[in-house]
Amino acid sequence: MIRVLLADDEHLIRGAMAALLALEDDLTVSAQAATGAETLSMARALHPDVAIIDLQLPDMDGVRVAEVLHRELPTCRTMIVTSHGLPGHLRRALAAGVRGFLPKTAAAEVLATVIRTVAAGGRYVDPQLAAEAISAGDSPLTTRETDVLTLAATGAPIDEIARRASLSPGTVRNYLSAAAGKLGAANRHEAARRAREQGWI
Amino acid sequence: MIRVLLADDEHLIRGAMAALLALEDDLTVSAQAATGAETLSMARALHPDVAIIDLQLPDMDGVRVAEVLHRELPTCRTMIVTSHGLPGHLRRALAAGVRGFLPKTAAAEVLATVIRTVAAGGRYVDPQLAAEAISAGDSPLTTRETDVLTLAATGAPIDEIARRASLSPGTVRNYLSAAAGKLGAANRHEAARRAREQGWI
DNA sequence: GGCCGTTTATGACAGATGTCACCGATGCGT
DNA sequence: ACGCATCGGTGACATCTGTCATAAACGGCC
Repeated sequence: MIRVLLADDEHLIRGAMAALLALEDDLTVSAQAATGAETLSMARALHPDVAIIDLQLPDMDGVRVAEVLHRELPTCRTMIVTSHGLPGHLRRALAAGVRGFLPKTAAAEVLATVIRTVAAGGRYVDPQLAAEAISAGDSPLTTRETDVLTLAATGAPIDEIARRASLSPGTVRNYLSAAAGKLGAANRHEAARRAREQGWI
Repeated sequence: MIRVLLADDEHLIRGAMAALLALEDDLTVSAQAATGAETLSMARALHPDVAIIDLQLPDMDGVRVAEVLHRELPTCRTMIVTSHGLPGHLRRALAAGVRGFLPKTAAAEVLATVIRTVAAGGRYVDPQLAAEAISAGDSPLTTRETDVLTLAATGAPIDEIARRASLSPGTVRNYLSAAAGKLGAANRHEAARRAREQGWI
C-alpha cells in the first residue's frame, strides 16, 4: 500500500483529489496539509511514501517544501502538481529533487499512474511541459536582476524599488534596463510580465 | 437525482471533482466540459439541472458562459467555482444570474450541499467572499478607463495602447491618470495591479 | 597575474509618462 | 431645457524612466 500525503491550500481540490485517489486499491491518502509548514510537520510524523505538493502554498513555495523534505526524509518521494505549468518552475523542481511534475491540466487517470511510478523510484514529467522547458532555456537574468525585476513586478516606482533593495535608484535603473534588454522588452513592466510567463521571477 | 455538468479546463481537477460527487447518492455527473463552447453545446444537448463552471476557461469567461446558459436554458441553474475569489468576479457573476459562488478554498464537504441548495432554487455565496465584495464596493472606473487600463496591464507603452484602443496618446494618458488617481496608485502599472486584485479588469 | 562576469555606483541625455487646464460632443436623467 | 457624467482631444510642464559611458570592487577561472 502506497501512503500518500496531499498538500494543497485549496480544500475543495484537495478533498476532490483525495476522493479520486480513494478509488485506487493500492493507494491511501494518509494525511492532508494546507500549508508548507503543515506539510513538513505531517511528513516528519507520518513518513509517507509520496508527497503530492501544490506549487502555490500560502506560506512557502512548493518546491522549497520538496527541497526540505528531500533533505530530511530521503525515503519520501515528492511530486509537484500545479495550475500554471511554467518552464522555470519545472527546472527549479527537478533541481530540488522532485520526482514527478504534473500540471493540473493533465488527465485525471495519469495521477495514480504517476504516483506509482514515483513511489517505485521512477520519474515522470508532463511531456508537453518538458518540451517547453527545453525550448525555453534557462533564465538569462543574473541574481540581482531577478531580485530587482521581482520588486518591479508590483508596479512600484524606481525609488521604492531602490529603497526595498537597498540600492541607489541609478543602479536599479541599470539592472532593469539590462533585464529588459535581455528579455526583449520595451520597458521593465513588459519585462516583468515576460519573466513571469517563463516562471523566472 | 440531480444531474450535474462539470466545466473546468483542468482535467485533473475536473476528474477529481467528479470522483468527489460520485460519492453522493443523489448527484450524478452527467457531462464534463473543458471549454466554454463545449459547456454550452453539452448543456443544450443534455439539459442538466446544475452547471458547475470554473471561472477561468480557455476560450471564454465562466461568467459569460453562465449568462448564455441562463438565457437559453432557464431551468439549468449555474454556479461558479474559482481559484481566485475576487470581489469583482462575484459581482459580475451574480449580475449574470449565477446562483452559487464558491472559491476552491472552500471545504470539500460544502460542494454537494451547495449543489443541492442551488438545484432546489436557492442561492449560496461563500460568506467570507461576500463580506469582501461588500466592503470593497464597486469599481470606480468608467468603461473606457477600464478598457484602457486593461490594455495597459500587459506592460505596453502608451503609443501601443493608443493604437490598440484607437485613441490619441494624449487621451490614453488622461484616462490612465484618472484611473491611477481613483485607485490611489502612483502610476498606471500599480493601478493595473490593484484593479486586477479587485477583479475590476 | 590577467581576463571576465557580477555588483554597485554616478552623470548625462532623450524620450516616455503623469498631471493639469481646457475644450467640444454626446447622452442621460429630471 | 438644463445640468452632469462620460468620451475624446490638445497643449504645456515637471518628473520619471530607459539608455549609455564609465568606473571601482570583488570573485572565479585559466
